[in-house]
Amino acid sequence: MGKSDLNKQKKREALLNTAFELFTTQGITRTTINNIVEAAGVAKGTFYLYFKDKYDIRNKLIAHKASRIFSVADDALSKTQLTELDDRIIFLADNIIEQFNADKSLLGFISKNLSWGIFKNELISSGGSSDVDFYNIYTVLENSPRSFKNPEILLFMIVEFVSSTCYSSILYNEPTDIETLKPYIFDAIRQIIRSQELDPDAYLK
Amino acid sequence: MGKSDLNKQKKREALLNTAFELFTTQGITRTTINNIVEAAGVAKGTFYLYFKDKYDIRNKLIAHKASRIFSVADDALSKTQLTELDDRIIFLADNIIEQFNADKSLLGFISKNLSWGIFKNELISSGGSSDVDFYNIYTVLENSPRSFKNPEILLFMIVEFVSSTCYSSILYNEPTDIETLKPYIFDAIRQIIRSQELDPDAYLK
Amino acid sequence: MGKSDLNKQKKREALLNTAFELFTTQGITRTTINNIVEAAGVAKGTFYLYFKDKYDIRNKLIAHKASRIFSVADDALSKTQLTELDDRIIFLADNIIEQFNADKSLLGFISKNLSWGIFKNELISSGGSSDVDFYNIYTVLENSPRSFKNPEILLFMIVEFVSSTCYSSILYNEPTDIETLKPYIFDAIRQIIRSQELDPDAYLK
Amino acid sequence: MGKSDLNKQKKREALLNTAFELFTTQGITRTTINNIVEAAGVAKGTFYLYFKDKYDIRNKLIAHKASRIFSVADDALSKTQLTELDDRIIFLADNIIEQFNADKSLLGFISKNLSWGIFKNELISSGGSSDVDFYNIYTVLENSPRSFKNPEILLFMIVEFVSSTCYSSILYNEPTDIETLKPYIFDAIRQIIRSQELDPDAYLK
DNA sequence: TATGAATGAGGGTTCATTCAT
DNA sequence: CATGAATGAACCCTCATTCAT
Repeated sequence: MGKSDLNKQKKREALLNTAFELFTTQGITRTTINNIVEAAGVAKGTFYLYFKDKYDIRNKLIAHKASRIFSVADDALSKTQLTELDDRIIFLADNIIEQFNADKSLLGFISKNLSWGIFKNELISSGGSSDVDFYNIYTVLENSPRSFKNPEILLFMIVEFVSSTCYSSILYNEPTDIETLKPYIFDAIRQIIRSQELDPDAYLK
Repeated sequence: MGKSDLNKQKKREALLNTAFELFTTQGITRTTINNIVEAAGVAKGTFYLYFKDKYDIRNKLIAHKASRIFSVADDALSKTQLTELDDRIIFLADNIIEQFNADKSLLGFISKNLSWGIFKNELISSGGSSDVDFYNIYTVLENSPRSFKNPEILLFMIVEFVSSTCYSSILYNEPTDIETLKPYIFDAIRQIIRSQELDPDAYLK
Repeated sequence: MGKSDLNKQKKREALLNTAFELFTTQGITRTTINNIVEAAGVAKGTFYLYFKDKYDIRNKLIAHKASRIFSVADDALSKTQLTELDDRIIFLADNIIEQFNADKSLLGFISKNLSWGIFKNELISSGGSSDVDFYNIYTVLENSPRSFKNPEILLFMIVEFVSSTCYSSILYNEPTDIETLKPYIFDAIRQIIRSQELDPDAYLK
Repeated sequence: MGKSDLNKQKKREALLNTAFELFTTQGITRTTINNIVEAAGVAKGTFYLYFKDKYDIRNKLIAHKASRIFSVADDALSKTQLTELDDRIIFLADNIIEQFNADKSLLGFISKNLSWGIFKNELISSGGSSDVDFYNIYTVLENSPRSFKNPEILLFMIVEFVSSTCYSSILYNEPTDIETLKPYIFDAIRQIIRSQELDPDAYLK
């Protein structure tokens, strides 16, 4: 990679970082391209060399940040000895919740954008991408000795359940703080998994 | 109520109706106050006699529309003979899902705004309001012979779970259409309720 | 007309006058809306209350100014005793040339825009307009006792001939100054008319 | 000519050809230098090695294209046996009209720019230029046995007359299509020539 | 000679808000 | 109460031009 290419990459990253900083602190609507380029220390026109508009940079940020979160959680999981499916999924949920708890602005940003659409898109387009493999997480379910009615729907429900409940709790302490809420969430996850299992008693055997 | 008061009310309602129509069809950001007053047939200045700005009218609409949805569901429930808690909650969920399914733009509008925050706000401020009593729904849980660790958290989790899963399914058919998804959702709800029950076998007795 | 309407008309006219002034001195491309509103002493937004964009105001100006020129020439003609067709047409041409000569910026502005398209448009749309009646000029030919192969084509050729030759002469003195050129132009007009006459000797009878 | 010179010439020509293509299809204002260099396959900076700006390349194109048109017409004339002045001029006019008719975008481009100014400029600067000799056409008049009041003015009037009438007809079919208009134009030319002749009956002798 | 990333002034346009009527 | 003409700050985006490589 030439010196010029390196410089380009640096500019692009400066814009991404600055935009993220502003999006999370001011909100997307209130952040203007002017704000971004000013804070990033580049000229206005430079922004348009790298991104089509504000929504282009937003989408790229969401995908990038969401990727990282799953990647971090997945890496942590691989360092454990957990084998039970319930335990593995709850470990992931807990890790992700903790990441969000540690960086609330990140939660506010990707929060309700972390929908099944992006999830699926990433699963599909993650082919040779350097970004994370959501696929790993998906395979957690597929490779389990236990079998489920519909693994995709199960995963979908868990993701939606966790993200929507922790959003309210972490950001607004509603209906209670996240530490208090966690056991309820984890219990519920175990029950949701059980509700979808073809042989509900399999795990007892 | 005098003739002038009636006229005032009519103007206010024209603005609310028009704003809702435009918000759901064009999106909030793309709807301008100009659009609203033009379609409502009132002068620009008049808008500011009734609302502070675009977000004021939006908030009032969300609360109003969300109220109606719960109210409709609650009314329908009271016409049934259902006594079991599970059945009553699932009846409500089903009714609300169907309302959203029948009016997708409504779902897009209040969508992820139908959070615990608004829920609580309404519970608190519903004092003398002509708008619905979320409280009725809350009491469904309180008055059940079965007892739960924390009824508020239980209700919270169910609301979040239902609203986030049906959003993706109804609007984007992801991960599947709502008819297919429903049984999974309802099963999961039953398990979530069970997970929170103090005496898990109570319902077997 | 109310006081407010009068004020509106004044603003509109201020914009038209200022735009014309700038278009003729700086050229249309180099004139910005900023320039116009600044010089007119109104806010930028006000421009958009009256005109769609720069080209809207330009078109309105061209039609307006072209109308006036024909109107002035026509009025002058009606005050003469000229009866011969050749004489009447040449009187009009001379009058118009003199108007352009007296206001060269006007010539530069409508110059090559004064095409048959606008001519026809005005003929068609001049119904109840307060703007001039190009129709009068057209009827000069129609009502003449002499008859022509195709009066519209004849008029078209004369208009194009006069406007294109006097443009170069008045603005650039090419190939010579307008006073020197005029007799050539008028001779040529007489011959063009004659070339289109069905009975070329009619005027001798 | 060295290899590098050849390469230079190729770049220059690529820019000219691409610019012409874009000017005629998109219009001059809507064509950006970016568009030109991109389509020409050269770097942005390279443009400025050969041309001052967009208007520099436009002027060079107009002169070049106008030259070619006269050159083509002149070549065709030299292959005829026509001796009469009227016939020779009308042959040229017809040939030029047909070239424009065959390539309407070319007409739109040089259209009303094909004025006496460029004509004269070319006459003057055609010294050592590889571009055509307008002078040949000019000498058509000079060398005729018939004599005219002012040959330059005569030629000027014919050029302006033909170019302005055929512009409207070819591009907009106004006031009629070019085939219908032609006889009128040619008749008029003959009369214009006659109007400028010192001994109007010379051609009868 | 050739490149193309970077620039940033300046373009057109929108729209929430005000206030004299 | 109601109006709607006027405002002007702020927006997004373009693009001719430069200059280090």
